[in-house]
Amino acid sequence: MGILEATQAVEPLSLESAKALAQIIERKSLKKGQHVLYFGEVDKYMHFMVQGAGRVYYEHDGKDITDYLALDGQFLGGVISMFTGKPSHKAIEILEDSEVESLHYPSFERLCAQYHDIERLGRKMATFAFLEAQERIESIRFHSAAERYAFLELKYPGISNRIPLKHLASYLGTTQVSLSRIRAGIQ
Amino acid sequence: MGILEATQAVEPLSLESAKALAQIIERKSLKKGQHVLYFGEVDKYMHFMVQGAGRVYYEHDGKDITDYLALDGQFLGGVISMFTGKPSHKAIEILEDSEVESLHYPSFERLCAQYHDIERLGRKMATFAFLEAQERIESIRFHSAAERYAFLELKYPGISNRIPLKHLASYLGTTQVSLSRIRAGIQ
DNA sequence: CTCCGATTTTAACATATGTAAAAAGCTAAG
DNA sequence: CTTAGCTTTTTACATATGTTAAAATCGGAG
Repeated sequence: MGILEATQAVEPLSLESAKALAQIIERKSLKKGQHVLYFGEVDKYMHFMVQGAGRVYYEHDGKDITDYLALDGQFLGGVISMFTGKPSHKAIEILEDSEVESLHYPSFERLCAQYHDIERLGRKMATFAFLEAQERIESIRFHSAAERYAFLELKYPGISNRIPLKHLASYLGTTQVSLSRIRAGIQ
Repeated sequence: MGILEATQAVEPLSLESAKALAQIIERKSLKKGQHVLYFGEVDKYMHFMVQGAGRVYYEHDGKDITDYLALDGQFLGGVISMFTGKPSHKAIEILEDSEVESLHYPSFERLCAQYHDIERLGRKMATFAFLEAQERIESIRFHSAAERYAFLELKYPGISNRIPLKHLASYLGTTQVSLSRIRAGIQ
């Protein structure tokens, strides 16, 4: 499943709009370890992980922190840079050999102005992104790292076999040692 | 400043659209202690604090947690219920005698379909809301309660004289005792 | 298969933050 | 002015989580 299919589920587009949208989407095969975005670059694309795994990360106090994880069929973003046009302090790394689609955001904004139904799609997607961010805030504020780990495994079965522990730990806002304790059930 | 002025800064509207938008906004004077939204209600409005103070809060493990604070000239929301149409597990309380404006969301969606520029306004506002949520996530993940308190005082000078400490504490994700320690500078 | 490097787990310790409860400080009504 | 009730601060203690470092385990290259 690619961006077009994912967005059609949010807001069905006219044939003309869908065609125009398809023209600003690129697809690439990427190898483990490659980067979709480096620190300091302006992100001009909204990325989508068709098949594989990737992460958004940054440095904080000299530590590598995973901000976001995306597996098969998910958007790989949440990157402020794309909306603000400012250089990103986050980078995007591919964690497995993957298929990735990228939607050119400035072109998308042009299409928004041109087609009302694409503008609506944009509004709905931004709304969904906001709701997801709200849920994440609540999850951070009210659930322990142990609960969030359990939830992650539930939502993405087998994720801990695909993603190194250190990335899971920093994503969950804890340390590798604590996550190891959690897994051991010592609490 | 009301909703119309605040939104015109985000996306200037045609006269006709602005007029249509104005017709779905209500203004009310509310007293300290009153509620704009109760637990279990579906929130049909996007609220805006023209003058005064209010908070979004909920119960968690039997405790009253402030989720969001709004002072003069800010939106008073972030309430998922409005977007999903589901009953809210959050409530909205007025903390000082206030002037509040409320935009009827179902009507707003109707106007979005009718006027392309209102749809664009909706998209931009959702995008801003998402960016703000992202910033909040980073603030929670990477700054101590002490730093967040300092930042809050910086952003809203004098807020600690307007809002009871217990609300500030739960908003910052800490306890009244810890916040008291922070203020005393003991760390 | 064997070895080396990377990942994960375990251990020992330090520390920040929560809990509960008492003390101190404010504010408003009589 | 005095009291009552609420808010804020302080104290003492328990505990969860981070830090550092070492041990164990895993996985791929040769």
